[in-house]
Amino acid sequence: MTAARPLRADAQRNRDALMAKAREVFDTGDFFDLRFDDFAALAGVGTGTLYRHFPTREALAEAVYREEVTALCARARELLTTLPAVEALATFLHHVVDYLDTHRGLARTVATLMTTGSDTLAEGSRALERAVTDIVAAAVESGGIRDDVDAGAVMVALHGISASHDRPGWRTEADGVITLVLSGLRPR
Amino acid sequence: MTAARPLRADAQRNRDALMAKAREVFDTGDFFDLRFDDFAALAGVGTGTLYRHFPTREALAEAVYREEVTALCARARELLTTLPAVEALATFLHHVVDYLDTHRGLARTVATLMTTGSDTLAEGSRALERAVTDIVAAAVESGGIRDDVDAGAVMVALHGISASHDRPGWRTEADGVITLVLSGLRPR
DNA sequence: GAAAATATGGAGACAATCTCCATTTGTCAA
DNA sequence: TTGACAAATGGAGATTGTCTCCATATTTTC
Repeated sequence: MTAARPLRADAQRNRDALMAKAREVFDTGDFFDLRFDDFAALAGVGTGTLYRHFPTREALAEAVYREEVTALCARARELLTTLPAVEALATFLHHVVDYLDTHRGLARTVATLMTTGSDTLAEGSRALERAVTDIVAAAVESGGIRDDVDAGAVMVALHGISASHDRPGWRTEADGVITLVLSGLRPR
Repeated sequence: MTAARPLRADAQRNRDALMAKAREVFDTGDFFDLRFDDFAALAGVGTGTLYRHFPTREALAEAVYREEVTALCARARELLTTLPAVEALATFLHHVVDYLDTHRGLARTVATLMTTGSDTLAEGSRALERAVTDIVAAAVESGGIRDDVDAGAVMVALHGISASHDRPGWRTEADGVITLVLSGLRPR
């Protein structure tokens, strides 16, 4: 993929420091409120260094996002090999809700990224979608759910959950949506 | 509500010009990419005038948003008086999808506003929610849908539809979600 | 039609982002 | 080791977008 000759030791150290601090600030939810130059200071590097590693604020957010999505996808694949498809789907959807519940700040970040039309976000979204599509397809195959609704609809529901992370009764409502979707998917 | 002594004639004229131009730019989806000062020029007023009428970019977006939501809510109430509750719910949900379909840019704007934690957006959202809650309550009352899922879940689904406005097969998926929600809501 | 009240617009203050490059740090071959 | 080359650093300052201020213009009122 990227030609990528290995980074020099100090460069790698700085990059790691930036990513680590970014995760930290993400979870507090303040990532997009902070001056970007201040963020550099916070991570203990100069602004020049920050900009060389991540040319924009979004690029940094994307780097963190990408890793998280990769983990989620792996989880989906794992579930599919260990559970019947319909259960795998239910478990995965609840897992995503759990995940967002313990990483509120990241949900906000994703929402912000969405509005920028980021490529990485789109790509990650596609990866996640592939995972969901695979589970849904397996569930349809097994006859456990109806076959006339696209997996995309499930994705849209997940988007909704992620997008409404700041509503007061979020957790309950999110579970409600999952319930609704799962029971809407049952064969007639 | 607002004390509101009537605006001077020229002030009203400028305000209208700003709103009109805002709607126009909204629908192209470029509203948040445009320099705000340039927007003033585009609408044919000085920057000072722009800022006096709308102290922030968001305030202007909100003013447009508020009017749209008011219209949607009115539509909801109207449906409730002319159709059986369950049909009113189905019709309204499809109506919202239609609306977003013909105002793509506005959907993006709403998504952006969401990330700013805007008060007006929250208020509008609550108004919309009240409308949805009323319909859902009426439908539950009539025994047409199950009573163990909160109207909030329906709102989250709507958020999802609005938030995924830029997905390629959006319209189909949006309809899919509505189908899913409506059939998930049927009594067991 | 003159005074008072209200609104205007754009020059410039301010604030955040990003670039540039003289200096430092790491790597590698001899 | 060490010297020489490449890679990376950081922060001063240029650039760019946001917002304020007020001398001037327009509308309203009496």
